[in-house]
Amino acid sequence: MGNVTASSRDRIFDAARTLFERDGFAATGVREIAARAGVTPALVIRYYGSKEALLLATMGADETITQIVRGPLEDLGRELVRHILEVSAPGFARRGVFGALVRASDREAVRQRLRQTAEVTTIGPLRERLDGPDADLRARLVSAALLGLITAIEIFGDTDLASADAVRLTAIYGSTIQSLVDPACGGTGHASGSLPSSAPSAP
Amino acid sequence: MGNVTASSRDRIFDAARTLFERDGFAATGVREIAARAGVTPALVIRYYGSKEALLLATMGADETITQIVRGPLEDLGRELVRHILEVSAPGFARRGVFGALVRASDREAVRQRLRQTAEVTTIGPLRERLDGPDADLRARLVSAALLGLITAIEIFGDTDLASADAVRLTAIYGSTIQSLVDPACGGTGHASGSLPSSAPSAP
DNA sequence: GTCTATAGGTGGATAGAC
DNA sequence: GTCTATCCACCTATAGAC
Repeated sequence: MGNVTASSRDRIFDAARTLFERDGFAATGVREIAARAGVTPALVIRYYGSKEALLLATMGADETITQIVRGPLEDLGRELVRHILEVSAPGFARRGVFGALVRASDREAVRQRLRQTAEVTTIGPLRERLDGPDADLRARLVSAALLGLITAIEIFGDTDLASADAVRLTAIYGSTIQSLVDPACGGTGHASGSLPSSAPSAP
Repeated sequence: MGNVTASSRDRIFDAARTLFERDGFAATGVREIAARAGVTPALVIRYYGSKEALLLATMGADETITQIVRGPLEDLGRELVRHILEVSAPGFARRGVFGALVRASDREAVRQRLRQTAEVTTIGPLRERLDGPDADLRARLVSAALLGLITAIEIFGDTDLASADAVRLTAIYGSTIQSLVDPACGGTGHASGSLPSSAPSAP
């Protein structure tokens, strides 16, 4: 916060972020990070405590999703999909932030970060904006649907999906997600008639 | 194949599968597997070559999804969601097969397995059954949507999603996925009017 | 503030004997 | 077929010099 000098600490930060995103957490050694930053391995630990803590420090949340969720509701699905495709595109600056965390999800601390990030950046803000029944559940499912797209592209490495026509993909999957955003107001193709009434569930 | 005696090899297999699913790949040591199987660590490697090969050997595909995809199309979305919730339920026998692989997705061989499994068990069979334009893309998106749900529950550990009313969740998300299965035949709530005509895209 | 040197501990994998 | 003993690489952390 407010640091003016770009010192070893920052070079370690940058080196770690780059290598975690490119090679993954397990394959990236503290020695590699140190070498790329031009320091010794000991300094990496001294500044950040551990390799895991360094991972969590470098992998920040994507605030753009929150901004989109706070925007107009009519095109929310398409806007979210469009953004996911944008950040998943090869060459994008923050590409791999999500992938690096998921690939390191063997660690409980990483899973907690993923859970918390989804809750804070997407589910929470979205829940408060949704009308109709099951707002919380639908917000979670919007998050899950986005999660699946980004996982298919960045983790599974589905090149057919990544190289698909972004316009068509956005139109199709955006509409799919939009059906979760819009309250099921009868006869729009939703099987909303079979839904039980919106009785609050959790005591 | 055709082995009658349950020998050390099988005990190693069972021990590895249990521990990988419960504790994850990284947290499970070869020594632990060996101890649980009642053999020495050396034998584990001798039989399966490496810990990674043992993971791939134990983590088989879920053939039930393929059976569902080959079933009736009208309720495909709901049936798929219902099945995902079933296998993700605590206490289910195969719980964690998917999660164990994703949590180990730091390794390229594991990612390849995930990609191939999705292609063979879901995307391929589904693509051939879909009518209308963009069958391949829609099949991939159905797979991605399921992926997101299972990832949210098993990787992120969204307990609110896991403990949600299965009937409501199945109805909502099942309909969402069903909208990808059904060809967009105009006026069912889909913004299909904004879709460009099904012109082949890639030059 | 930064570095050298080092030590402990873990874990996968191998060689060769029984 | 199974075991014993061992190798090697790596992460983590500490102590203390410049």
